[in-house]
Amino acid sequence: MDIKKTYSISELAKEFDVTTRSVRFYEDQGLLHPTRRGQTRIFSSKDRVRLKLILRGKRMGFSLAETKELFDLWDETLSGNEKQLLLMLDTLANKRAQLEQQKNDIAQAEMEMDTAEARCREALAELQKKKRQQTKAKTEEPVEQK
Amino acid sequence: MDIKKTYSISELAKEFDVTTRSVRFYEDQGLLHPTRRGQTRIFSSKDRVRLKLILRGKRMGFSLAETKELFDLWDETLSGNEKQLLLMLDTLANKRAQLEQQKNDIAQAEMEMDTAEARCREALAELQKKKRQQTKAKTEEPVEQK
DNA sequence: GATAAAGTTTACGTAAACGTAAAGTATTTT
DNA sequence: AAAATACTTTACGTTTACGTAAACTTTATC
Repeated sequence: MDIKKTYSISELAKEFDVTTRSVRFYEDQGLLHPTRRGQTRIFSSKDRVRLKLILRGKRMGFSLAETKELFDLWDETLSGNEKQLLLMLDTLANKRAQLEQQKNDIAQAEMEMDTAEARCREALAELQKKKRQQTKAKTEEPVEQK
Repeated sequence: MDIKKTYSISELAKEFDVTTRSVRFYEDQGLLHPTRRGQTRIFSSKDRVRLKLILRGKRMGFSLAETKELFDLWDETLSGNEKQLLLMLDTLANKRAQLEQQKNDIAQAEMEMDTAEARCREALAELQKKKRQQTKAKTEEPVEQK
């Protein structure tokens, strides 16, 4: 039960901060299926959800083709065909493995960023110490040049 | 202290399952810096580590340009310039935020895959039930046609 | 009724990340 | 020495995911 039932292309584009060009491209690639009033596209809340999924997929490094494959598989499971259901389960398992790999990668990266950050802070602390010593030297003997 | 000190292009390519073309491309883009013996590339273990980081970056959805930026920034921090150090810390903070977003995305995706999988299994269970009923009907009255 | 605003199609252009082929060099093996 | 193997450079081709411009229609506004 979404707030609204239909959306114009620019409404969607604005909401998700993409260009209308991108939205049309996603339709072209078979990821969105707006109806038409005349020649104008009318997007349903299902399309809106899918757009959200497309963009999240992109952030996770999924290609449009991969996302489309998931969409299509999911649609076909609704037909209740056993073979399709099994195929969907298999695909889901694969995606899960992929996400596991990504989680490992991220955890590794975070650890390395921790040590990198620590070294930066150490180096900065060193610089600060030197600065303080210089300042100290100046305030203790400010008359020397005179 | 890695096992070996230097690597040929095909050794690296084989180890990380990429083409030599890719490795050369990464050098071309300034991500790797092999030395030369004649005109042949000789990769150090530092290059090897970087190749590993490049590939992990790709799995996390990083572009080569992004990865290169991190490499370059890190190299410059070693010069101990304060401005560079602060810039590095800032960049690290941004990357962290990016990874947080990805973790959220992955968690969301996993939840949705859970419910998708559950629905598939339900649908399959339904199919199995129907099958069993058909089988039952046949075994109980196998003589009917006679 | 003119004009602006939002929509459309068509089509060429572009950046990223390689693939692929051609043609040559250097070394090693038979 | 001939052939196979591994490396090189040069350069054009390809896919993905759009950007950008041109030319046109429909709807809303002054």
